[in-house]
Amino acid sequence: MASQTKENYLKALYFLGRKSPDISVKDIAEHLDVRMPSANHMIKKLADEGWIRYEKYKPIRMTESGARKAGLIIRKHRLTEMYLVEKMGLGWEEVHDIAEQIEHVKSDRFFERMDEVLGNPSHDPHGSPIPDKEGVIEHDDYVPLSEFTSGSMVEVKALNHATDDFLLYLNELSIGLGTQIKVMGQQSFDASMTVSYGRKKNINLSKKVCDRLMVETI
Amino acid sequence: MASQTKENYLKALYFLGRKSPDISVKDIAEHLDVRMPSANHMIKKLADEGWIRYEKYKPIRMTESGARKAGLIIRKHRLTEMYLVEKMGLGWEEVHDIAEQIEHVKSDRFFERMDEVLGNPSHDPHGSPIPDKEGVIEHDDYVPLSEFTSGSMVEVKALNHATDDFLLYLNELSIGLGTQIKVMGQQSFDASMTVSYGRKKNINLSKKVCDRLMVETI
DNA sequence: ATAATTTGTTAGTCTTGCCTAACAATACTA
DNA sequence: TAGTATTGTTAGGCAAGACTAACAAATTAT
Repeated sequence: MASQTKENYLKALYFLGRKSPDISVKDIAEHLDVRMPSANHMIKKLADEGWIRYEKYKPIRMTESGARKAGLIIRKHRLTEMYLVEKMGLGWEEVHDIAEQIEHVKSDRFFERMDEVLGNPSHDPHGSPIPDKEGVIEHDDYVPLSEFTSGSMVEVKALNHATDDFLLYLNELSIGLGTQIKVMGQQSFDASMTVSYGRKKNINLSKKVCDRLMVETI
Repeated sequence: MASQTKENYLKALYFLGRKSPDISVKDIAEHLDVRMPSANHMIKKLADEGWIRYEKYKPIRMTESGARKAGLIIRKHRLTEMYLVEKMGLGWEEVHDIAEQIEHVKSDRFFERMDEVLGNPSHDPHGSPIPDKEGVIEHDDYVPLSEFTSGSMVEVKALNHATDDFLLYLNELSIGLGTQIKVMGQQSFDASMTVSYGRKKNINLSKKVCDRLMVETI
């Protein structure tokens, strides 16, 4: 079976392949914080095992089975995150690193129980969809807050690049999934937005933040 | 810090050191299912790191810090087992392998929450004591059922060598922790015992089983 | 006390997964 | 189109942790 290292490569491949299906060795190396020769070497192995298609100097693509395989790992990761938040009372900013470790646990029963205890959740604590038992991901079509204009009423449904520091910042702002936001205005100068939500009025959110808040019109 | 492999060696060392404080390379190798040179090699490293005391051809002993370190790993293992049984509804015969993996998770918060959610349990699902936060184990003085004689009334408090097949057998017998057993008789021929408990009357238990059932007089 | 067996050690090899250095191909830019 | 920069590849090494083969010490048995 796949080692933890290989599982991590598959995840990286999956995420990179989502942006554009053609994946470069450089991006893989960067994503995993290894040097290109290391990535190159591993890629050959993964190709041998049928998870990706690879030819020298050509862009890399995942195979169907590779994508499903990656989906199953991501499923375990997201189920775990959900479990840690919902059942163990951990904060959404502290579960990623733990899930990163637990996702590699070899035990179908364990993740099955998790899924059942949670009532077959469809999304993780950051709003990302949880792949099904076949490893297939149902993609949501939320839109970044930054694309809305004055007067819009939206609800936060997911986060784009949920790093710990971003999540902590959202905690400070009291913004979470489900927060309903009214767009009050936007500054053409720096593309920041003025918004109101809950009992917060006319809060300024930077472009960077608005890009990462994935919302839906109410 | 210690790799998973090293953590497993420390656990093995701890368990072997409990029987008699002098530990042999051979026993370590057997316990971990590796060859002696592998164990020998690792032992030198662990000695370098101060977890054990080692001199060529001399028996090995754990240091104080080694024992505490091992205690902390065992704590994580047993907390996890307890959690899996109590909170996730897994059977006591299926949690060992999972705990074996989760015990290596690097996150104090995670195990802290586990402990809290469980209400600071003192024992795991097989009746083994859970080491405290310093890695110190409080040893119980339960006695094997095999040492009792006709007429004794005892309660099952822990299991000695809780392998999966043994646990499954106990499930069939409907024996668990807390089961109250009356000793009806014993066969000098094969040292098996006749016992009654619950609505089971005059059940015959082999020596092997009676040796592994750790009990306390009621 | 010597021989035989068991246990411990050393030396050298293998696999995984990382690295650097050097070179090759592709892509960008003047 | 040539020249430079970027990306990809090969070769060779290193560390961890396993292995076998061979030898050494300690123990047990004769």
